[in-house]
Amino acid sequence: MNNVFDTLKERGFVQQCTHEENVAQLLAEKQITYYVGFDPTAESLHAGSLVPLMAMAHLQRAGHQPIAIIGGGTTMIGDPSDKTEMRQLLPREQIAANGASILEQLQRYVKLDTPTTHANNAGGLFLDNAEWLLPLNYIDFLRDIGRHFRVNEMIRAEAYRQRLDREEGLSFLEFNYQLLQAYDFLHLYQQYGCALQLGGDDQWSNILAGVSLVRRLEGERVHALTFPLLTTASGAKMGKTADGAVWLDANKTSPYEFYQYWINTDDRDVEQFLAYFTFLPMDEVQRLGGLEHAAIREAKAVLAYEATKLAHGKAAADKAQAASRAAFGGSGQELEAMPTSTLPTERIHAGIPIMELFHEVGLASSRSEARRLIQQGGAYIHEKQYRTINTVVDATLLENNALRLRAGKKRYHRVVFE
RNA sequence: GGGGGCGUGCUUGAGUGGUCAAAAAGGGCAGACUGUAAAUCUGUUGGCAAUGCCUACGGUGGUUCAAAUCCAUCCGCCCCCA
Repeated sequence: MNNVFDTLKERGFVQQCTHEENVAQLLAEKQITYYVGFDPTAESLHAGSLVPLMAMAHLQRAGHQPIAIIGGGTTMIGDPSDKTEMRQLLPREQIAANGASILEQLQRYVKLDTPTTHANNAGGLFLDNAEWLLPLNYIDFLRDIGRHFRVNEMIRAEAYRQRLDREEGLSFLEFNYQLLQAYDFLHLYQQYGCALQLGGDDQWSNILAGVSLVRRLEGERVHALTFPLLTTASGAKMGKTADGAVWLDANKTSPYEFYQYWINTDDRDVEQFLAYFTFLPMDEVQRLGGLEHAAIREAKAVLAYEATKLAHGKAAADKAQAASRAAFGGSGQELEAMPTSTLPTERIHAGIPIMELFHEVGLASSRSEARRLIQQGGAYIHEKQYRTINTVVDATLLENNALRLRAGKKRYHRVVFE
């Protein structure tokens, strides 16, 4: 039987780990409970959260019990690690609403119950740490938990270090983040026997704080495992594009755009991404990753399809793939999955100035940008370039009552008139 | 509590009364070359009814023909001393 730890390691999920042999052994010998925290500051997770999600999924497949924590309590503080400035504090209702939609996204990767749907017995749990953090009493907390933390130790941690060195400084509020995260681990250990916390490598010191808190108070050894922080080969943060994050919410990033994000992966990242973001067996991952030159596009197509299937389901992945092939392969007309807007027919009969059209459908964020796009030769309708800014688009250009616009090489948009 | 300093566009960061929609770099976008990749080169990068107008250098008010630049005040932040 293949040990999950080996699987995680082989696929590149392990950056740092407390006592590797112990963790490997623990995971092999019995079913354990593990947890990962998610940040509810946005209403959706983005591609950057996929590493923890996939790791959780691998562990659950191996029979271990996941707990996903939504940081409803800790978010009220703001994690200082890797943030250049203090995070904006969100109202509680907002955080709760975000948590609810994040749960839906988590469900696509791991099976979870909430405290209220406990009966489902999905084998995993979804909790909000506000539940135990908010009722805490300050004095009690300081006496019971705070006493175990040494400030001189804390400020040596990289996470605080950076903030201390920078001009922005660090507020006392944020300084407490680590204590609360450590307390989460303690709480989960006490309530659910949770023995392992996973997180991004920037969480290492926070996780260790929890490990040592449990050891001091409970005399028990629990474990920490961190994932490497992903940047693409070109140095960009994983899951971010110029337009912002790549979201898992189909309303914020359509499956087509999601698919396109992956297919545009840098050659150098393909193999690693296949290992992280798909469940394909490693020999297949290596085969695809080994493809060279133009052939590596096949690997990117597999990556894009598999990743989209996990996030949005097979039907959406099929559609995205078809639309992508139609747009870039030059064949077929299966374009429904492409970003589409609808305009009233009268508009096209009246004639729409081209600048207005590109701006209105979102291919240009202002009319000036549309103007630039057109002047620089980046505006296409049905693959025909238009360079004159006072062009008026009328009904003679319609194909099946629709226009296919293109901005630059890769951004497509369909406009349907009805 | 005392003293010193800072706040500029997506980011870093110059600018200390007009020549400033604001240097430079990074990032972004477009074009060329390509494989929907990378690298490279070129152009471009506040908005608009566009040889002009509007908005913008933390907020507000003021001085001036003219303010990112000077003054007052407020807000936020940093450093040193207590």
